[in-house]
Amino acid sequence: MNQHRSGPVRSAAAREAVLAATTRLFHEQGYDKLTIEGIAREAGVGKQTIYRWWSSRGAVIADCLTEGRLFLVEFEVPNTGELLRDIEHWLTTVLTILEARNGGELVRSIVAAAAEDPAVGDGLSESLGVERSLTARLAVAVREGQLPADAPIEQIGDAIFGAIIVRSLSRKSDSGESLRQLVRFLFTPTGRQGGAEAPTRRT
Amino acid sequence: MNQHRSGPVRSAAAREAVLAATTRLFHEQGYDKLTIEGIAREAGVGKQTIYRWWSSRGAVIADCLTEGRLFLVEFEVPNTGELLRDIEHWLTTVLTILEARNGGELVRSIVAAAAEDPAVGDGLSESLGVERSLTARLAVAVREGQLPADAPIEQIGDAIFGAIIVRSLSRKSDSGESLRQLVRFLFTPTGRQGGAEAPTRRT
Amino acid sequence: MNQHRSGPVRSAAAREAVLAATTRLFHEQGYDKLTIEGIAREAGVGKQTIYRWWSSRGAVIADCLTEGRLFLVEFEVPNTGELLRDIEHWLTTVLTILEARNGGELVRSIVAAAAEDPAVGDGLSESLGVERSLTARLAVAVREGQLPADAPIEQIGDAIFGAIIVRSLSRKSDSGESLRQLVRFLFTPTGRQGGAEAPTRRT
Amino acid sequence: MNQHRSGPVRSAAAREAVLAATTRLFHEQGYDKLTIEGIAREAGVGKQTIYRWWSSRGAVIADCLTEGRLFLVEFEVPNTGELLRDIEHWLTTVLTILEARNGGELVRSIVAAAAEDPAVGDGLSESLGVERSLTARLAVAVREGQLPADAPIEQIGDAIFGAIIVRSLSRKSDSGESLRQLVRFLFTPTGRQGGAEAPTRRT
DNA sequence: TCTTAAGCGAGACGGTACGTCATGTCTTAAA
DNA sequence: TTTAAGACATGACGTACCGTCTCGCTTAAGA
Repeated sequence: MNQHRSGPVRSAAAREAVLAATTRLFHEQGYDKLTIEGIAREAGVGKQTIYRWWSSRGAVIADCLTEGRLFLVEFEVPNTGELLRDIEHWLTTVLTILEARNGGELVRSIVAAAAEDPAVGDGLSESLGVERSLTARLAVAVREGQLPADAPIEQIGDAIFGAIIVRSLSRKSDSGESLRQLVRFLFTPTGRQGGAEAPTRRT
Repeated sequence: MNQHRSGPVRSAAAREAVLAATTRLFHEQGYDKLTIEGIAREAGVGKQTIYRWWSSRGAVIADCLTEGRLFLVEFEVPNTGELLRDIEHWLTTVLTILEARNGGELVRSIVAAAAEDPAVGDGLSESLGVERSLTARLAVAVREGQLPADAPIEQIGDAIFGAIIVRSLSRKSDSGESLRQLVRFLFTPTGRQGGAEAPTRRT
Repeated sequence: MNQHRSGPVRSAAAREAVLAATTRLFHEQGYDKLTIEGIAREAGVGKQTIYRWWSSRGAVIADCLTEGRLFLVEFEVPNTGELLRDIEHWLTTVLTILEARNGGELVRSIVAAAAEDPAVGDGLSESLGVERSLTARLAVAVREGQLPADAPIEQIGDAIFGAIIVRSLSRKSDSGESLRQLVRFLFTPTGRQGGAEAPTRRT
Repeated sequence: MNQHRSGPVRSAAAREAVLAATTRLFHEQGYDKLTIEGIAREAGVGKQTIYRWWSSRGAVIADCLTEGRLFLVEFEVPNTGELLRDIEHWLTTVLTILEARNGGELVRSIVAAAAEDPAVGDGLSESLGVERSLTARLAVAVREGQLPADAPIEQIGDAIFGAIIVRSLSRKSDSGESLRQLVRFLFTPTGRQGGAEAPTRRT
């Protein structure tokens, strides 16, 4: 039924060595210094073995990404019942991790990889727990009435993630205060529609 | 007293040729295919002339960016008095231009450049008119009471721009409907907090 | 019918396939383009099967050589009783065959193989019929008094063969006239010792 | 009058380093172990510098050959007036040098190079002094009547050289006795046709 | 007006990495 | 147990760019 193929099978050891080496080099040197030859050298693997199984260095990174090798923590959004506080907590954690290196180099590297390779782009937002975790928390908020029923929660997640990226690309470093302002604006019940009448309603 | 210097001064023609060639190649092939040697060849210029005046290919791109060579239109946000409609109009225009090429290649190229080079990152959001134009429109909205006085308009701009980037990196193509949902959420007067009773419940 | 059992049954077929494929590729592409992998592919044989039986590509060629697969004709030297005419006839035949390809490529290929691999060198001169046939003819000449009894016939054979090789390596193409001059010098009864006294002795 | 060409000129140092390294490696390891990368490494030169000026490793060897770097001595044929003795002397010298290494490896290497590359073939026989020196000595012999006026001296030179090659390819090692037999046959005044009585017997 | 030093095009240089190919050893599944 | 198929580490191939460094010219300011 299935097409038969004889011969040796893919070496699990080689695959593991490549992904491990890639992760190591990616963290140490960033995406633009990452080379196929460097990975092969570090992994003790032939170049051809990499080319046999991955189409580009981006594809290798994408595999690392989807296996959770690049971000070693789960960016879980807590659920205390108070949306804004939960999101702010999550934001602080995320920023701490992402900027632990040298000023957001990690974000820029992953963005560069995503810009170059479709496969990386696919696993991008999900890998940060944005989709899996942040969106889930927002869904809860919708269910509990903290957000309107028609709130585009996925797009809101993208917007927050996008703001993090933009901030990182601009090399701003304000300890995340500006991002905190953003989420406060987004999730403060008084909403953003201020103006003349809003303040009165707000008091 | 003054440092003596004889000889010719920087050639305006060479500078123009380099920037023009860079713009051309950037649009034709994208950032990752862009090379110093390619620019020099295309511009009919010596490599050293480029290295004399720019520190990297990123710096050349940054110059193109700040001179408005990469995006040939001004992304002006109209002001009809109705904020949401204006933003949606601007969004449609921006997406039309950015995706005219092959599926957001243009955005990804500029993002890659920004991820690699600080100078590009600096001029990034501004170059798209996000800062100059979108933020200005939001400031007007604040003044006119369509947004609360403490709305972090710059961060909102970044969030929208960031959402565009994230969408582009993920290679989604839904004609911008998801982004339109986002701005509708952000700028609809009814706000996003779920219905009439939610605020009361909070107090 | 023979598909029935395991063991060395297939061996003979594999051996034949390898030698046939090698011969084909050698003639089509020359020695330097000849590869083990290419032979295996062409023969429909595993690489290991080749390595099991032969130590190198030179060894495969050597087998082809000793089995007469590389030169499909026998370079028989005729025996009409007239030595010079016989040799010249043989020479013409040999050159016709050897240069039929593209300007002596065949000779150069076999020489390259011989230079690289001892086994090929061993079978070299013999394979062209130099030893078996030319030397035999010279031996007859010695017996019949057309050559002196102590003529080093094997060395003479080597010299003629060597001259062919040198000519081929130098890429000269004079339709063999220069070689014909050589054999005329070697086998003309008047000998090569010209000068004043020799002709007189000759008359 | 002459076409002007700006820009830097070929580096004599790089050229020298390449040829010196090639000569060294050729003697140490033979032609088949000789690689462009090896030469570049040994010479402390970029690979591209080699490819810029030579079309193949054969071309580099050819340059070494024509500059007399591969054979460090001049194979001068003496002229004592006695042809055979002179040639035998030359032959002894040549064989001593050529087989000093490991059993004719040097000859086989140069032959392999010549078989692969036309340029090497061109400079081949000349480089050994066959053309320049041996042929010159034979020409003298013709003038002095030791050889007939119409003796094809160039072909005789090729034949001797070719016999050396064939001997080397066959890995024979008899201290050159067989070759000495050949030249004795060629240059002994009594000629090679079997004595005084043989012709008569033949008629 | 003449000197002179910088800018310019061109491109050679020592390097690094690319993606491909072949080597010789090894492992697997089928016959 | 041999075979074909082919994965593996190794290493050379020839190409493209990197950033630096001459070249020989053109050119403009200062003497």
